[in-house]
Amino acid sequence: MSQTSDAQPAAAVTEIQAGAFDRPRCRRDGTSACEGCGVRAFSVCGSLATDELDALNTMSEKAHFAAKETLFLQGDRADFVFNITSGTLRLYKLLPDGRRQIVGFLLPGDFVGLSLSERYGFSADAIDAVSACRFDRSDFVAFVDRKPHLLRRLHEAATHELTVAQDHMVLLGRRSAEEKVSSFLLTMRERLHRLGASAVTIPLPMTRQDLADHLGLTLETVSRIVSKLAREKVLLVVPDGLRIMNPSRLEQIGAS
Amino acid sequence: MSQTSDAQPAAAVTEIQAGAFDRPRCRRDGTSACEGCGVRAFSVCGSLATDELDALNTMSEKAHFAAKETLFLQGDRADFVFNITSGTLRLYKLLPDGRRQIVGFLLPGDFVGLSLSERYGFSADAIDAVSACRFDRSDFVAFVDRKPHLLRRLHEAATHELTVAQDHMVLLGRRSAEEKVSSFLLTMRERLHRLGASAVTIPLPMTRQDLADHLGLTLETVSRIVSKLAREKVLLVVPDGLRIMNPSRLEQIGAS
DNA sequence: TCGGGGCGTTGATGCAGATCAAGCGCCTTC
DNA sequence: GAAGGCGCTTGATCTGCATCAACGCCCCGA
Repeated sequence: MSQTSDAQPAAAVTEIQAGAFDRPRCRRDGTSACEGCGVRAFSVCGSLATDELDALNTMSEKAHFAAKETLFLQGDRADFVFNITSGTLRLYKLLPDGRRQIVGFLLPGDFVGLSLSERYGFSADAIDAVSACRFDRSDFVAFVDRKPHLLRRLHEAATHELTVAQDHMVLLGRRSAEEKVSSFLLTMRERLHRLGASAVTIPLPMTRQDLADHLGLTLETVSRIVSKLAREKVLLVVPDGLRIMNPSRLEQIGAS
Repeated sequence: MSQTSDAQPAAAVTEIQAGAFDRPRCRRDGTSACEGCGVRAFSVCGSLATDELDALNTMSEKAHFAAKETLFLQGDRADFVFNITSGTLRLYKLLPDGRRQIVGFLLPGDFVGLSLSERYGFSADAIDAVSACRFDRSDFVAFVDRKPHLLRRLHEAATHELTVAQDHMVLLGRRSAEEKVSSFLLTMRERLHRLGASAVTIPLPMTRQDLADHLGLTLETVSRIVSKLAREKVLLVVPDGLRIMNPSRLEQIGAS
């Protein structure tokens, strides 16, 4: 690999590709229906019939958020559930004194509001420009209550999130700084891979501070670890991301 | 409070009390049905009709585990789901080198196996003597698939667990040792309170090492923090537990 | 009755990562 | 094109918690 090709910016995971289930829609109230984008992204919807997907499509609208825009704050009334179609979200909790823990980053295809509950349990910001398929929560809940197989999928998604959360507890409670960073990059690679992205270069639209607040570190420590791994030729720092140069070494450090 | 009364041992949360839904049962195959103990404990079952509870009762058997006995290991085939009726469980994950993260302690009323998936995502040991209501997982899944409102309850339980897990991430990632211990004790108090226990004295059947592996600390640090809080008259160390002497101070330290 | 192991506490010391601080490159704005 | 802000890196120093070590208590089994 030449230096020039190595240094090209990380390709963002821009958008869920249009899929077979997409169907343009017109709605009587004049708002633009989501045109299937969100429902297509909906990993949760695999088992739905076409007419059910249509119903979901008609229920939803496309919503856009600029970088750094806040979608909602912890404790807000949960008026909407979202399905991300492009961009990256950070979900976080704050302590009274301002310390922040980012409980997760959301990528296209991810669902926000799995709990279906009255209030959001965390805050959410757009990191870069974000598009999402937005549903009115009470409509969505009513729909889910009529479709047990969709509920079953949501339940699977929720328990998957729980497993991810427990894995992150291991990382936060029992791993060194170098292991945290390596393990995080491997996790991101895996997620991007599932989204069909190349997964050699990891786009990182979030700041070092965001990474630190996700991994239970400081931004300086994250920066130092990344520099160290770059010095050891495990990573290459490229604009807006990191290229994994020595995957097996990274797996050795970050193995779970 | 006199020293003698302060020093009495922490009362364990021994068992879920018999409730209105309990119904003795006989089963054709001769095994002893769970007699409602688990189903009564089942916070998840609030919306079930009596005949549905009866069906659950008949599906279940009572299981007992001695202190330190392992119920299952991470990755085992998930043959059973459990509902704890007495005792305390630790759920944990191990890193290849033996480091351990306890992802949660389970008390009476708690459910193990919410994910309904093929394999357990963590290991589980009895800390003290544990009784549980045990269901064959595939029977249970089949039952749930016929009862959407039970599935809805399981989903709510799962998303509640997810919220708890996210709160624990904040603790692990962003809180000091003293805050971790204080916050943990307040959480336990709250859980015990919901179980109807006194919640002034927190029974702690788990070891300092268990606490450390839950809080991302070492056993020495846990011990030192407890000693410090006892020295400051915030806590009183009693056999098998801790008595909260100065709740407001504890809340001040451990507030979320 | 003694010995040993599990559990807890406490002290001495070490170190990973936090904190404090400076400087660089790249925007944006005026 | 100067100024300022933001993100990032790197160096110097500090510190909270880990590590290493010793010991006491209790229980249990020989």
